Amino acid sequence: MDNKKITIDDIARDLGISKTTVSRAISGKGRIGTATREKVLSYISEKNYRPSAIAKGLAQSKTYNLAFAMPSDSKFIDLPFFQRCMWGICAEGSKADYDVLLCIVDENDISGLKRLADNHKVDGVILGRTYENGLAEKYLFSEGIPFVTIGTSAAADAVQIDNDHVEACRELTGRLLDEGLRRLAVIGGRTEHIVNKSRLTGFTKAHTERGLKTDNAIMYMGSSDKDSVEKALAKVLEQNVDCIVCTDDSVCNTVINRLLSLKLEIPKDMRVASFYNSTTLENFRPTITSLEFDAVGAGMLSCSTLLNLIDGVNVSKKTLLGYNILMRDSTRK
Amino acid sequence: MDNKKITIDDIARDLGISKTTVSRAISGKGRIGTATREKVLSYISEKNYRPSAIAKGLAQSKTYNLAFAMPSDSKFIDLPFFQRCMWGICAEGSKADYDVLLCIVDENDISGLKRLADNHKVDGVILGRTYENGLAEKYLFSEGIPFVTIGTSAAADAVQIDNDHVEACRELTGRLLDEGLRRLAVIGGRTEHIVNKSRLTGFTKAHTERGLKTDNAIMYMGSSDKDSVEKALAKVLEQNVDCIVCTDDSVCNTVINRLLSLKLEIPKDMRVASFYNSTTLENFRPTITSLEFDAVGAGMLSCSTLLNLIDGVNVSKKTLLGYNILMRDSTRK
DNA sequence: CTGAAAGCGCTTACAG
DNA sequence: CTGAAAGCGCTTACAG
Repeated sequence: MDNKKITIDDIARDLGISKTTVSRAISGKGRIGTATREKVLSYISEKNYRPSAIAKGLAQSKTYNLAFAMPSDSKFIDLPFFQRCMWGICAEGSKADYDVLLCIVDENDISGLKRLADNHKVDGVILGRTYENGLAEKYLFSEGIPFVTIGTSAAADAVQIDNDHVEACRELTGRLLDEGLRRLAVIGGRTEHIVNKSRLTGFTKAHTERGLKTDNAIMYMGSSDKDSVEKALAKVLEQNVDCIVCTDDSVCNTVINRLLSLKLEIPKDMRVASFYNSTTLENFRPTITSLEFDAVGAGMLSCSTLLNLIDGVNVSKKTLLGYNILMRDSTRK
Repeated sequence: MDNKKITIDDIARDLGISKTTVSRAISGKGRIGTATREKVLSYISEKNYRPSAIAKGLAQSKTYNLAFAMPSDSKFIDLPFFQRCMWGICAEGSKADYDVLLCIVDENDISGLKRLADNHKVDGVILGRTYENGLAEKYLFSEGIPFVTIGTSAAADAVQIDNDHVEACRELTGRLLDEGLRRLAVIGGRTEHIVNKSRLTGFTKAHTERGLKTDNAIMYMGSSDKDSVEKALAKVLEQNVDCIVCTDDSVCNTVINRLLSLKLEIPKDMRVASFYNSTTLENFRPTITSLEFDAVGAGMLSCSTLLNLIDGVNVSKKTLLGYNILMRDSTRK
């Protein structure tokens, strides 16, 4: 339609008032006559005028942008968790007229995040995953850029939103033990990912509380890809094991399919549980015992927290989110 | 470290030159003495100065931002395809110093996209999925905003990047038919998603070419959720069918698990193929016959194409990308 | 209640 | 090769 972008100057001229007044009518800040405001408002809605967020930002030294840092392995692995977080962040951010800029980060490579931050393109950052080495956190602190982590951070003073993985894993493991499953194997991802460390902590805790010991011979962390998971599974199957606990749905998926191809029936021949749910597991028969978290909610909360942080509102350093335990057929004794 | 953000003015003052000169040293545009340039460059690298992309953008009437519109069902369903596209877009965009802003869109709700565009926050848009009604395309055309679609668009004059779904599905279906599988059922998603329409077209084409007829009694499109897929499957199983073709991995996943829980073996009792691959299907045993596309590549190409479009470079209206056919155990006769 | 003016941090003709 | 000045499209003290 109208190709020319109309500016605040055009409006001021057309209406015979100053752009100060136009600005006030739009922002609602400062005193302004009702009649004048109405006039401006009806004019802009008629002309379909929308102020430039960029210009507004420059004038206010803000960007109205957030960065969401996604782990780079989303290139290869399906990680619906982060997609859902993103969803929550976008939804929550847009309420405050904030938009979200994407970047890909890695345990050892935060160049994507740096670009965004160094170019002054964001007011704050949400870290989608936390690592043992806390590279991103160090950088953001040194630059004085507000940020929130989804997941427990290695940087103690970082503002963190986390699903309570320790508690959740402790409780699920406890339930399995209490149902009489004694020899629990665990196959899981790299403990450089803090979330995996927490899961392991919960797993161990449940044993300790019951005066039981975990057995390192049936615990295989650091299995990030399919091959290493299958190798770990082979080792596990050589031993006396009641149930295999997988730290996430991806590992669990590999384990299940491998068991099936070995003609092992679940739960008759082997029991399986997962510390993270997914639609894939959800479709599976028998149904898989697992933990359920609210990724969208975590995204929303991380966003609203970050916005508070940016605005200088006081926020709590660490918030733990709830979980559901889904006891299902795959762990039936 | 240094909390105060340093600006081009500070540099000019410190170095006793004009900011015009500083700007030229940084951008590389315009004539400038080697000595002067060196002086500026070494100063900014020492002080770790990075110009504000926002201010630069305002001055040039550009944003150096792209929008990537993701389908809203990513809230519920795992859609690794879009995550991978995103990956490609980010990687490609950053080469040209472009960043990507996210928005969630729907078949009937493009308000998220509108916010971004109306606020003048992006130079162009990449549409992650195309719909029959072409709502987003109409809006973008009317606003004169450059855009590229991933997937065939209902708007004929839109610039489109697509995996060649018609050809891919035609070829895979043909192979199944040529191997002697005659009664092919199809269970698939809503044809309001153009990609599903294309898949169906390829499926039908393969039959026609061989003088065969498809049978509507074993074709169930419009099965978007698990329930409807399972219902469709029940109907299919009542009939004489050699193989079930699923339009995507999510449908296929549901079908497989349902078959297993009915104690039907693949491929002995029923054969299965999928028109879209995924890591979930990849893990499955028996291995699943399917199509394989390069989502990261599609993302990269859509981005470079959009950047050309923005720069006024000539681009081809429609680009079709290749595919791989993975003939595997799940369709063995 | 309203406006003139300076400013946000850059770029870019234009002139020298 | 270099600089003064205007401009990108807004906001915000300050004054009236």
